[in-house]
Amino acid sequence: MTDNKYNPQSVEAKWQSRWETDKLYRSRVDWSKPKHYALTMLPYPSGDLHIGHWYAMTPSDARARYMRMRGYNVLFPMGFDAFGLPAENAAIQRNIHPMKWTYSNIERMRRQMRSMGAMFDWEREVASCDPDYYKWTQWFFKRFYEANLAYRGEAMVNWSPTLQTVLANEQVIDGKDERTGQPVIQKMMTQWFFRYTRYADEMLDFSQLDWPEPIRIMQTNWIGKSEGARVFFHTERGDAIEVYTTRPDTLWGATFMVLSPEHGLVKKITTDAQRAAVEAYVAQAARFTEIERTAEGREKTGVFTGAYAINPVNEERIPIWIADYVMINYGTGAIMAVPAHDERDFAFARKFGLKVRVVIQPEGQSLDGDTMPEAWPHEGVMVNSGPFNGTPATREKGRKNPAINAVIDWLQERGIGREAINYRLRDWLISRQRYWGAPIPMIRKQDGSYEPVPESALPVELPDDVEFLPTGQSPLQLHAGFLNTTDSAGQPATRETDTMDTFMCSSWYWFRYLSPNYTQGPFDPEEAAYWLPVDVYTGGAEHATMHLLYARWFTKAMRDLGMFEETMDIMQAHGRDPQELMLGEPMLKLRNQGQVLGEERKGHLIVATGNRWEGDQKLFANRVEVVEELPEEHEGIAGEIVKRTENIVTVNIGDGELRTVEVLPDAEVIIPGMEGKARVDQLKHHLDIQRMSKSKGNVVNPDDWVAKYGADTVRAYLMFGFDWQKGGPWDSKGIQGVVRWINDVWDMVTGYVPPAEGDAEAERVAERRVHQTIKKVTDSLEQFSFNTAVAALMGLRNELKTATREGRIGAAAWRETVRQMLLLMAPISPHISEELWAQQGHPYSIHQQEWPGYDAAKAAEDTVMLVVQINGKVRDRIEVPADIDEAAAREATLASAAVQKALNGGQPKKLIFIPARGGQEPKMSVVV
RNA sequence: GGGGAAGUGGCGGAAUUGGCAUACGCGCAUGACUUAGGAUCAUGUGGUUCACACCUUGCGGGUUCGAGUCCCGCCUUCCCCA
Repeated sequence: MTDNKYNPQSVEAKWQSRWETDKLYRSRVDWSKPKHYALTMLPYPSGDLHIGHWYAMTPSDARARYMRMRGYNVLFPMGFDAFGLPAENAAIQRNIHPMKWTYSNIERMRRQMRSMGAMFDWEREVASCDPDYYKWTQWFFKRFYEANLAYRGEAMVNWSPTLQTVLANEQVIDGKDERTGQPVIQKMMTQWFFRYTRYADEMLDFSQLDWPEPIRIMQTNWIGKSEGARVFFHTERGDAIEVYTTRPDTLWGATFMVLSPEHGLVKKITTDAQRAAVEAYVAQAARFTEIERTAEGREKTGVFTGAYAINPVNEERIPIWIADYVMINYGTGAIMAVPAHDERDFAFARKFGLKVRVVIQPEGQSLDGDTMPEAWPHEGVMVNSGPFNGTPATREKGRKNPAINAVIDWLQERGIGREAINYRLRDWLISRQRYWGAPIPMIRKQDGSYEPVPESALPVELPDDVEFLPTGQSPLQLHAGFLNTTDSAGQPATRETDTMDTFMCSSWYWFRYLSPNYTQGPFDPEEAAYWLPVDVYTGGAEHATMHLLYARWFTKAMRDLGMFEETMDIMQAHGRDPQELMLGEPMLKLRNQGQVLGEERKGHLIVATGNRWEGDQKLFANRVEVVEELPEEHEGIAGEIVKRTENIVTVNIGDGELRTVEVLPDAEVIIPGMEGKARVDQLKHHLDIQRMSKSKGNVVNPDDWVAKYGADTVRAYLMFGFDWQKGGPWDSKGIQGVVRWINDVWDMVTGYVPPAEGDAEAERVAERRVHQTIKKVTDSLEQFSFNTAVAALMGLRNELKTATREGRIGAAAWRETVRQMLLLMAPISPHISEELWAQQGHPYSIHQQEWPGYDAAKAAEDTVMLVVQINGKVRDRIEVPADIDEAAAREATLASAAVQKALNGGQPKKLIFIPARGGQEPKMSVVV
């Protein structure tokens, strides 16, 4: 046995290379088999694969492998979402071209990914920064532009006046550029948009999707559909101001109006007397981000414009203010303020002493606008509302509310307003003032109008010879060769220098996997007809609203532009219903995994001594000793290290009380087990369970663990140690259980010599256990419960280990038992399963075998324990035949001594029989 | 403030439709083998108790023969939105 010890490194290397040579995971269209398109989110090539990638990908791989063994022809591709800011930052900071940086990272990550032993079909790999890829990203843009789904519009951007560049939201922290600390202002700029709201309604329909409920709720909230009315107000001088309101029933309570500081009318209507104040306020508002401006509970600010509007329902003259809590890009950028029935308007009115008029009187209360302490945004009866006095207003929204319903009709009859639906969702701003993205394929003509680059000229390639400025400004704006071109009429023109949002690249990548080298279009309809749509998509829940909504929008737009026509024809020619494609949904089933967090680690316990103190809080130590246990008496400071920065150590001396120790340069540092004098930086501090990050020093490097235990063990541990959908802290000790399991399997299969003839009863027990395991593993993998799948296999191991000790299973039965066990393990730990499969003399490859069939008869127990409950408490267990019927169970129950004792000679009030089902044992509930 | 998810041993976590709570694993304890053990093997391990027995799924109620699971009210944590 010593000459056949489990050596994961050699086993894994051997099979990975064999699989690659044999193209075992090459997936090809085969209409004779059912297809399964399993997709897992593609990574950003940041440089190193981390444990989170393993956590996301290897369980998904296990399930893809399982589906393959179930007889599906499985497509499980991988690629790289390769455009984006980090590459550009690397270029600026370290003077490496983004392309070089990105491709070397991809190279490295691809190599690391191969060590997972996943069934990725690498011949389908895509990288979104490849011109062969972004040619089609640009092609999509062009098609959307031509279909009027792309347009130029105004948007508020984070503008750095010092850098003269636009920043992404995540680059702005506290109103400053997170990299340079320079101030950032809000500014309107003309940008490219997609008509995202076009599909808002359709994207609210999840009826055909198997997606997690929380994701559906988040998307619904994100889209934020509201019903109400648009109402037309006018200034005294006749300028129209349109407002959107969800509460037209409160129109009579509109005692002032508020415009967003960016509203187009502000300049025009402001009176001379107010001009200075208004201009100052507009400038001030630009300094806050939208999130800050709309934060609830924030002190309201605003300025009167000096102008008045006429409320169209009652001809009342009301003042027009500007305030930053009104956003230009929501609704119309102007609101009618109804302070009595809206909290923000109320806070504003009270602050500036504006009139508050109650128009919805709640039942049993008598609100007074002058004295009410807070707004009443709920139901009641309409008052002070002209013809509508007495109309009940409910809590219902839109037309379902009788008050809103009646007012909308009335407004429409009079031409003052009309019913309207509004979405919180804004159109999708895709312009980025960046180099490392797909250039927007548009040409700006001399007259300022735009035309698309002709299809034959795609892709518009990024020039290589660019210089990256420390300002972060896009080098495309300064690159004459890129910039200057001619339009379709041969006139000099300039190129658009904005590139596309990287979400655009990741909104269609699963189509490119179908045929990464196809040149006639983004995807080959022959491939698409077979593989589409994606059957299972796995990835992090952090993409709930952005990526997944973009992906849905994109697919719907593609459908409506006829991009699936040919694909559907081919589907039909093969007798497949194209209905799934007509849905315009990219992924039918979605599952999210959680996140692996850093491991909790105790800090070193130390006793620090020294002569010099600063107060009694801080010690300058000339001796620090790490101890097993804190001594009861000591000089100096003793406790657990919670933090260390250079030579300053923070120590928890108990109950969270902290002391500081400054370790002097020549101090003696003693760490047991370490030869001689240790260094200060070898002292370990306490680590909480938290997200992994380099700065916290709690990053788990999968390569290290693979080197130590092998990929199969790391895969199995990631599946076993967590609730996959939830995630949790890494546990470097917990992996031991998986190490033992894998080793046990190896030793059992390679080392156990069964007798030629076995004992029929023992063999029956093993067979039963195998079939019970088949059921558990199958069900678990179906439901993405990877932890219970591994647990079931460990349970089988326990049973078989006992059996090998007893030596009662014969050679033939043992071989069959092992065969089935290896098949069940194959998706989870593909290498060791393949190796042992080969050692057992079975034909290559285990991954092309059929999944073991579950036989309920073989899994069934002969006898079971009848659980007897008396008044709900378990009081007895009686061994009975597994197929016991109710009458027999009653008889057995009544014969039980425990029941007899409880009955004390009397009769039970009630006997409730719960038959055995789903692996559970039968129960009898006795009510005394 | 609104929405969502979750709270089960020392720890990670199991538990179809309400039906033996704590599967599987870590850790721990005892023993065996060993020059040694951070290897391996065996046994045990929710709590209180000598035991019988009782208690136990964040807290408090309720429905039910029976509640981790359903209902009502709280508390705590995390995530998203504002």
